[in-house]
Amino acid sequence: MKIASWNVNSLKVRLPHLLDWLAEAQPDVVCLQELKLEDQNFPRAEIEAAGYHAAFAGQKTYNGVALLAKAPIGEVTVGNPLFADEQKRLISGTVDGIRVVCAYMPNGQEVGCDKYDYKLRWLAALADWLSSELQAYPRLALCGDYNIAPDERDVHDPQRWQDCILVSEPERAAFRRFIDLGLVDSFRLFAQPEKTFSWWDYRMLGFQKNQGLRIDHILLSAPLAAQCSAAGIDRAPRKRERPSDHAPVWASLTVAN
DNA sequence: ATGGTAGCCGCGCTA
Repeated sequence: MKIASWNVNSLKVRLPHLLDWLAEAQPDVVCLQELKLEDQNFPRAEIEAAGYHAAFAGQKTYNGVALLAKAPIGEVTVGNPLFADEQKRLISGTVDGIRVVCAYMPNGQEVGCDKYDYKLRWLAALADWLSSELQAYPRLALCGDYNIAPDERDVHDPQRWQDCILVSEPERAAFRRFIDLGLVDSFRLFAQPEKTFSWWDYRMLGFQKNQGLRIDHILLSAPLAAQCSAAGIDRAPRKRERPSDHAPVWASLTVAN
């Protein structure tokens, strides 16, 4: 089973890229973030024609998350019962016995501002909820745009990014809480090329200069990590015209489909 | 010095 996550930055604009990538990469489960559209505008027919079931929680202009899967998606829940949130950032479902949690974690904008405080509270509440969710679903994958680069290898220029948003110590501590819950960063289970990133700013030719960060992640609970056979980031869609600023990340599990 | 690009129903905001 191949699980993927992709912040598409407008599903309306990126639908052709998504459909092409589904056909090429053949993921079994896909977590999408930043749909930026309301549920009535979700391209259900196109997604189903591509061979995928879909569960989604959309929103106008900002946020919006979706789960796609070749197999039926059960037990769909939207949001975190421990954190009232108007912003559609979290959707979970069960696919082939695996609990898949799709998250668009807050950006935080700038260290110390109100959105940063919201980010840290949102992350803490997610960890609180996951601690019980993992009891109910030992086979769990936490996938999405974390808006956190976990360590220096995940930053093109750590000095320039020191203490900035996406890398600040409190954000990294929040990431480590997921690790402390027993989740494993699938990407780091395998040797990876240096300076492999998942996001590049649209500005300043960020992608062309590979000035990126690795902020999109697939974390696996121990039973799934033990079955993980490969993981990586697919840069190809980022090279296309009018791309998302994020590339899809993926992990393969040696389980029956 | 406060850039720069993209997507949004927008005339700024968020990333």
